[in-house]
Amino acid sequence: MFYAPRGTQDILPADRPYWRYVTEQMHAVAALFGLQQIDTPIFEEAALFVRGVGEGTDIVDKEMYTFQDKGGNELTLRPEFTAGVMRAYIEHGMHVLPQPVKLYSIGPIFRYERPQAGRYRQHHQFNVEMLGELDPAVDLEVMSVAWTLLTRLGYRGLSFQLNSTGCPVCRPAYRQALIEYFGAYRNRLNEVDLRRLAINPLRLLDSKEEAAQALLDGAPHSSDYLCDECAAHLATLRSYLDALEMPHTINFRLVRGLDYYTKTVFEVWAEGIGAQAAVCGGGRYDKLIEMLGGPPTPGIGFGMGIERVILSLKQQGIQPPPLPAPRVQVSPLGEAARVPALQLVRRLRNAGIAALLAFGNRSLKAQLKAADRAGIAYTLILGEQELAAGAVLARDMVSHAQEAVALEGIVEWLRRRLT
RNA sequence: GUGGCCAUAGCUCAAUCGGCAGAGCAUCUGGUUGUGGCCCAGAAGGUUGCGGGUUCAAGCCCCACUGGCCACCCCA
Repeated sequence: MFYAPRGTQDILPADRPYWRYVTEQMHAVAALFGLQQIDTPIFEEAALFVRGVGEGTDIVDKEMYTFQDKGGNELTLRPEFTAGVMRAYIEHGMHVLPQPVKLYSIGPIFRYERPQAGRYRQHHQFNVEMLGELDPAVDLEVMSVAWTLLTRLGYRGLSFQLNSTGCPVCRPAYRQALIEYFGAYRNRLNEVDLRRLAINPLRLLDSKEEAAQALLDGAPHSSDYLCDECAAHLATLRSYLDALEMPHTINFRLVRGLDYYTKTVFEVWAEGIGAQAAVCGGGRYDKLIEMLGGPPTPGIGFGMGIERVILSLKQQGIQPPPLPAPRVQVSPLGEAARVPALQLVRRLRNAGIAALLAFGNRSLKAQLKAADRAGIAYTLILGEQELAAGAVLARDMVSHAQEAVALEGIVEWLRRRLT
């Protein structure tokens, strides 16, 4: 026996209505905002992610699927979308396009992590990026994409977690303040948190360790250390969110695991899907394109986990519309009817009517039973009598009414009834 | 990477003290000529996750592995 690799899953036909529903809404909402679709490769040079996401982050240090191809190139299955999209922006000179460049992608993401509810080694994201504009209204637009999408999918009571991580001007001071604050309680922190303190003190804000939790209430707030520009940016964004009645909570503990964020960071949490509740997360990254060798270009974006969205839709009892299925079945009786039946289904399909063919030399009883289970509306029975008369016996599976219909008129007959 | 719980038919689950591996659902067939859903009958479906060990005897006890769920970590 072979099994799907750990942390991966098959998306079976039974789950497809959810996927179709969710991804169709993603394309539709993207269109409402003037986002254009971009698809970048599933693997990139490993160095792109190391530079982009940042050394010292968990994603780069522990979670990347990196391999060497036959040409000796170090490649990595993408652990996130942004770095690849930035690479494409630079490579194709998109800075000469009208700014901001507004892009979205849908596709798989790979991270080597321990699987858990809502966490997989291969998962799918809806990713949005707006590049080349510093206006806080762009932050609002990006958040509005997530807001509009989740609302259309049926979410109620949505709220953003919002924070500002500052910029290269003001972050060092905040970082220093955290080091001083937590440094004073060094003896109360455990090994994990002490390491955080040394490497990336901002991560302490996200700590679940009991001792650190107890200290968090008194910890300095990033909002007190923002430079004028960052503070104004956050204040303006908040005023826009208020004006549009998009609830948000300032969460000064919200820090994100990717190093490239500046200023705005945000998440949306869903209830009832376990500890991995962030259904959407993103933020601004005004230095990233420069870091990757492009012209200085601000940007902001988010990723939304499709599996988690579907998980929470199910948890909320939101049903996707059913997928369309054929409503006509052709049931030949006996060998003589076989070829005419093959010809008939082809005619129906050529006319745009989805139709199933009953296989095998099954009894009519078995064929009707199969039609019933497939949700067929009309079964076209083709037996000796019908062949002789140049007709089919059209059976309405709901009313049980049957009618002999001339073969040449069957397409029109069905069209009138199938709406 | 760490910890807890778990693994029996396609699915959901039984199996007494360690003593012949079962049910429901689903699938297929039949209930007399070419008519479905309900009902009835039958069939098929298992190396009890994999590999060892203990025992006269292991689904059950022990060890290791793999995988799943949940939590940590981290994130979508």
